[in-house]
Amino acid sequence: MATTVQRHRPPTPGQEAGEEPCWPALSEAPLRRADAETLAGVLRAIADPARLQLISLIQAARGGEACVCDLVAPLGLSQPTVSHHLKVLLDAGLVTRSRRGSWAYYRLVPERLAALAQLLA
Amino acid sequence: MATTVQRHRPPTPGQEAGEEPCWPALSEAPLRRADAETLAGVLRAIADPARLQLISLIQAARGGEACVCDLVAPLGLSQPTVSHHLKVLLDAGLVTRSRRGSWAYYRLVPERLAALAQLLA
DNA sequence: AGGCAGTATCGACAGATGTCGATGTCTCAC
DNA sequence: GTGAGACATCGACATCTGTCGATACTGCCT
Repeated sequence: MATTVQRHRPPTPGQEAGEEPCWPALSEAPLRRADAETLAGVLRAIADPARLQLISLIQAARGGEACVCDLVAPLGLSQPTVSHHLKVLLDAGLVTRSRRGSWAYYRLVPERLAALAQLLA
Repeated sequence: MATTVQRHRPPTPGQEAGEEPCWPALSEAPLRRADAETLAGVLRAIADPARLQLISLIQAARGGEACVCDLVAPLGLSQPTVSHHLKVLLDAGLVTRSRRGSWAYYRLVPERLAALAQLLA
């Protein structure tokens, strides 16, 4: 018999089955740890001021693409650092790289950004 | 007279004024450093597996709110750590806290998430 | 009043991350 | 071929971040 008070549970009027969430995602209710890790990985790629500026600069660039030499000055960071950030975005699948001559042109992958937005919506 | 070759500029067919970007945001074209910092701050708050799971758990909870004692077990982290993550989300304005009795109930701020989604779209 | 349960804060520590200068690689112009 | 420019990689370093145990704080119940 539960004569003891059991304050370990807050006054929860009912613990039925889970209802449908009111908004579609963040990957449906419980979100397994592995999925959270994956998602966090992509989010971490854009959770940096320099990389956000890079995305913005690439998006605004003529033809939707930009080479490293166009990005170094506006960011005010060294060329190796800019290359590093671009690699992070590349590994996250948020940009693509295409080499033409000596130059490396980076281009956004809008579907990837859109997928992230979808997921938060 | 540009008789020297100037390989410092890639073969860019024209450098007119900036056109309108094809998709609304990431804060409009150039994105100032300060704005990037602010935005990155909020993104960093959700760019963590534990915090993503917290958001998911709170969203799925009965009544759209959950207290710490309901979140510790599912996350498999210590109570102080969970409190820490909740504070990060709180400081980022992504959740609200309301104390009732001994318990602290956390609730999402959907507008904040929606704003982020909007920004990436 | 006293004890206890739920949370928050503190201090410490390991690991991840952003940054740079130096250096390597590749391509183009001469 | 030689030199120079564009980019990537490497190694080092300072800083940030996630995690924990210990502890302090705050309301409830008896």
